[in-house]
Amino acid sequence: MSSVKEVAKEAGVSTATVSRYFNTPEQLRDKTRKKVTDAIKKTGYSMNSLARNFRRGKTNVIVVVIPSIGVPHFGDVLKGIETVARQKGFSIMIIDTQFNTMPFDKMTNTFFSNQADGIILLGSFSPFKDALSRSKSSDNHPPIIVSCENATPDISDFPSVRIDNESASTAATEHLISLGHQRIAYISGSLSTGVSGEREAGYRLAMEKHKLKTVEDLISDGNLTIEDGRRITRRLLNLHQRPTAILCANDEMALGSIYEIKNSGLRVPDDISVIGFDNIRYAEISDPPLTTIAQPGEEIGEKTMYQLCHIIEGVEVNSAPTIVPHQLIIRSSTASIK
Amino acid sequence: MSSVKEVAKEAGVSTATVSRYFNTPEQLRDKTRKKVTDAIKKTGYSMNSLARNFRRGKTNVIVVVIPSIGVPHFGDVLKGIETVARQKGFSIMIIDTQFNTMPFDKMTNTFFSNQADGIILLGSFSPFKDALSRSKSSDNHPPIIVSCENATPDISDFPSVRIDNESASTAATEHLISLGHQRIAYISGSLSTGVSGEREAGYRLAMEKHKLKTVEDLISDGNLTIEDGRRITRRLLNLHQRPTAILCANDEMALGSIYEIKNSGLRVPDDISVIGFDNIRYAEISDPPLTTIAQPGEEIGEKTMYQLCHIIEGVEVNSAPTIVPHQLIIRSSTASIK
DNA sequence: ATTAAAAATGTAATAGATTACATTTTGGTA
DNA sequence: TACCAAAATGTAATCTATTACATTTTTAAT
Repeated sequence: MSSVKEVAKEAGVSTATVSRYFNTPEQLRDKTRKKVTDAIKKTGYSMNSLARNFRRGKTNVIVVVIPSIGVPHFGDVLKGIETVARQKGFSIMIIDTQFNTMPFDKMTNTFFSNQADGIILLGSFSPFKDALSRSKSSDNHPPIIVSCENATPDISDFPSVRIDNESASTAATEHLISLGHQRIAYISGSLSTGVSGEREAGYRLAMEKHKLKTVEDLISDGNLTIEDGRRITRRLLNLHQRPTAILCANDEMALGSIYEIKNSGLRVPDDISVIGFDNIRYAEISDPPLTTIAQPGEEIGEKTMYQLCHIIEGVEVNSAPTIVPHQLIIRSSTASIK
Repeated sequence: MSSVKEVAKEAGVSTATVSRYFNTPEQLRDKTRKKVTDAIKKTGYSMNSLARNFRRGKTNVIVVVIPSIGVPHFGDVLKGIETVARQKGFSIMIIDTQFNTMPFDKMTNTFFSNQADGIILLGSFSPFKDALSRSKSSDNHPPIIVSCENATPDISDFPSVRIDNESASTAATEHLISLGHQRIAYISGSLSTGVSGEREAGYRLAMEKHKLKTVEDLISDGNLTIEDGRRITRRLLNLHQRPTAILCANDEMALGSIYEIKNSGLRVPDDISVIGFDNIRYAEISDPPLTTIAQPGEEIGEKTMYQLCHIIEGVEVNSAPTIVPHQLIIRSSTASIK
């Protein structure tokens, strides 16, 4: 395993020159550059990034913490993050908490030991917040940005990119109300406390505004999976008075919901309307195509990464969250009550 | 930013002792251990992993290269990889090539510069193979394992975990043939050359075996996305003699296919049967539920990571690919020809 | 040709944890 | 108490690329 030293010897230059070859090649004379190029080829040298990172005190790695890699919406956000990261010369390291079920010790350790130049949290992670609050200063951890998730008070100091979850949820609920629905169920995604809280607030707000009773029996805690959408829907269908519409905190639960409704012999939207959140790519081709609130996932990812870069570069970033627009996409899973 | 040196001074011990505190704590006397613990708390020390990695010559990072993070099947594999990686103390760094559309320079660089202790390729990546073949010896890159993908000749030296794609595809085709289908279309996933090749071979093998003509018009190149499944299906439906069954190289294309068939006024499976590959979680709840070949994604991930660990630890691993079982899951998107 | 300024290159210190080897301490036994 | 082996701890070299600072070379103007 050859080092700069050997390359330098082979090329007849100093190690500093070899280093400059990689970092500020324009400083070298053509002739010198050629000598180094040849020496590298001859020795088969390849840089030891560990040494470089150590010496420079940075890794060019951004850690993204994500509740689950399998959720299509997060996939979109990641795509946006990656596009910008690549532009800026960062690599992405993804930590999947598998919906908070994984032990956080190692992850926490990562944060406080220079392993990342920046951290993106997609969602809020209680164990992580604990660790953060234990460390008062921000000296011993890299810059952090929390996207998709509204900042709960304890992490409100971090910048954030997201949609306005409350008004998005209000819009979804009002869409159902405008179609004449009154018994509207809500399936939350309890795993992401903040978002879910805001969305539930938006739902309640809309109900109140239109003077509709919110029946607590119609409000359930889901975990954002298809399976949970199905489970909860089965429960709702067995209710004495079943809902005429179901608002789900994400599309996957909505798809599970539709499946169970149809499976029980009822029709969507004729008997029950269903509306989701995120506009994942399966929403358009579901049967019936799913009405949903679209989040601009890639845009969220890009803006998040841009902001993080700014912070890393030391540019002042205002701490107000960046709100990107959501959009109600009306397809065929919602209809007027008969 | 405190270092071992300061902790050592604070604790009244040597830097070696502090280092041992982290690496071989059982070597320290209780009293000493306590002194160090206190000193760490007092100084707010946290280890500089950059220095550690550099000194040790390893990162505890495994790089996983993946065609697209959004593909559910890869999500399953990743989950398996992560489970084992965590057990073994490795972090996962994911590189998403976005279906080979991303520039590979940086990625290639990653491989040859000690940034990873091991590399998992999920699928085969031509630009990467180029880089590999340029470097004769394996001295200057970490161990590599290629999973999901059958090893094309140029990378056949790497260990691999996967299903037997050819016979899986044969099984899928024979399922359709046993239902009386003769005009069977195949939509490939040209992006993963190896897999796609094997699956196409399996399809052709089954057709031949049962003395059925393979019509080249019925064989198309897809890119594994819903969108492409839809595009190609529209073409197939406009054919003079349209197929009575469609075999897709993955479930996402199959779902797109079903959507377009239904959209054109035909019924699945009454008019056209559709069968997919992977058994992603949306397959079960599609309408109709999708017949498909299940791959044990998590198992593939786990076995891959175990093997990689063995190689990293220097244990001899036999180079024959590890074949895991596939399973034909018959749901309702396939039926006898009328 | 001379010289000052600019450009190119060289020298050597440096980052912080680890570890081979050296030294000291401990615990148990004669 | 003295002594030995084993356990604990200390000393200092080491890993490799970068970079501040020093020195040499080149360029261009007189």
